[in-house]
Amino acid sequence: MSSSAQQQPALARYSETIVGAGFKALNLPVQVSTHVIRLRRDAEIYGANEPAEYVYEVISGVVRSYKVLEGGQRQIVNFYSTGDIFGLEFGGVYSLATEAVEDCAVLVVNRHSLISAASPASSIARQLWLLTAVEVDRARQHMLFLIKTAEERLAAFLLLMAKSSTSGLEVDLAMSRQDIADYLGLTIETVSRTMTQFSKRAIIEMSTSRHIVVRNPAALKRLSK
Amino acid sequence: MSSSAQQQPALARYSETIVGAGFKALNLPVQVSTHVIRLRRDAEIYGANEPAEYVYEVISGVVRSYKVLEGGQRQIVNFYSTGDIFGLEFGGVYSLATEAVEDCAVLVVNRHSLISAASPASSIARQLWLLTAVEVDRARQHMLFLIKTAEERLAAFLLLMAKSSTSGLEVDLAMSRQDIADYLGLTIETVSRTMTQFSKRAIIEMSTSRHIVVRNPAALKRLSK
DNA sequence: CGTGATCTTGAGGGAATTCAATGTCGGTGG
DNA sequence: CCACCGACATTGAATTCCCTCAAGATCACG
Repeated sequence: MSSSAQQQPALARYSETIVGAGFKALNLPVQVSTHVIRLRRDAEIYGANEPAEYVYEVISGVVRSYKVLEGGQRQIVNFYSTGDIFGLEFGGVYSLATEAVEDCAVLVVNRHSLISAASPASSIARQLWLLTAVEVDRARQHMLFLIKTAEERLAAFLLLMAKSSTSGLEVDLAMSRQDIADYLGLTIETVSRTMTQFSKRAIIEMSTSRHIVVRNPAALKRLSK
Repeated sequence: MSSSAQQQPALARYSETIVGAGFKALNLPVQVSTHVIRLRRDAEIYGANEPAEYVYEVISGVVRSYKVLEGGQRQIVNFYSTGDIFGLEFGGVYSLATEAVEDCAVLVVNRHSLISAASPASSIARQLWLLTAVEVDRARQHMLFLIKTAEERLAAFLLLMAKSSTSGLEVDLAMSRQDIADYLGLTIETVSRTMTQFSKRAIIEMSTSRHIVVRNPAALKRLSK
């Protein structure tokens, strides 16, 4: 895996403006209505195939988007955290379902008024395009995860989590082992075993199953390839 | 695998206008310069990290986009065939390399002039967004491939090929076993074995390794889940 | 017809899954 | 307060699936 850790090529430079900065960077005109909602853990934000009326930004907490396959298997497509925008659909329908991984606050933006605001000389059209381009990047990144071994996937995942955490090498996982398994395309047992492995090899430290300190980031990086 | 075969939700409806119809549907203004080039099998169209000067449309033949991972492993991200547009980058740099799978003709469109033409009330901005949204769809579809068993991946792949073939159930694979393996995240041996399996079970018929007739599409569909 | 590239087939081994049991944590009620 | 319960996580053993390594077979082309 080239993996999330080192390469975020082309796009990264361009996406700073809005990704992470959220909708603020867009300087939305006043006619675009927004409001904030609060969600409890596991609350559904929208279901797959529902009409896509809104676009969202995570204010606090973590959100997961996923797809349920025939056979009931759940594939988590993305975790979104503070500053991430999700639910932007080109077509009028959400292609994935989303839920709160933990208690969340999200900013809700009316999709229609957002798109309307995009028509004139504003840079909004370009930003809508950018947001979708970011999703392509994420999806391709994720794709590369899935052709790796369990160890490599976990290592890359932990680095990803560590990177987006404020405290560098200390990570509080918002998601359960099952969530991680469904994101990485593994079973919960394999995730657990591999975490234990990392711990035994002193690559990470787990005070609780959700609280991880990365002790040897270099080793993680090596393993993530 | 839910797979490419049955679900192409939201987007499909909206994308008819341009996807498959190619750039014609865009009614490009005259200042957008285009020309056609011909490529031999395995010829490079552009490399990863090169400046993205052009956007392309497949006129005839099949093109592959791919990424080479550390360790030399090649992951094919997409196969593009007639009518498909590829190489549209939001940032100024190609994130993937592309090559001709077989002899090809491709339409070359200047990216800069295309984007310039997108500014006014034209629908081009929207179309650029759409094209990127289509890539998201493809990437997510592909992602779902990769969490499946070898048999499921192959079945889904063959259905995908059959769908885009003119003659319904008769497929002439443009790509080698190695290409298929690199697309599906399998080894060439596993691809070969699984194809032989399908053949022995009378699900497909192989007169040559590249020419496949789907004898039992229902079985393929069942296996692809 | 020979040569290299592509594809197929086989045997063995390794990695992840499945099935099953045990362990841990947080909360709730006695 | 602590005993119990359910959700979540870990561990173990057996099995399955795919990969690796190796050898043939087939095809395309000079």
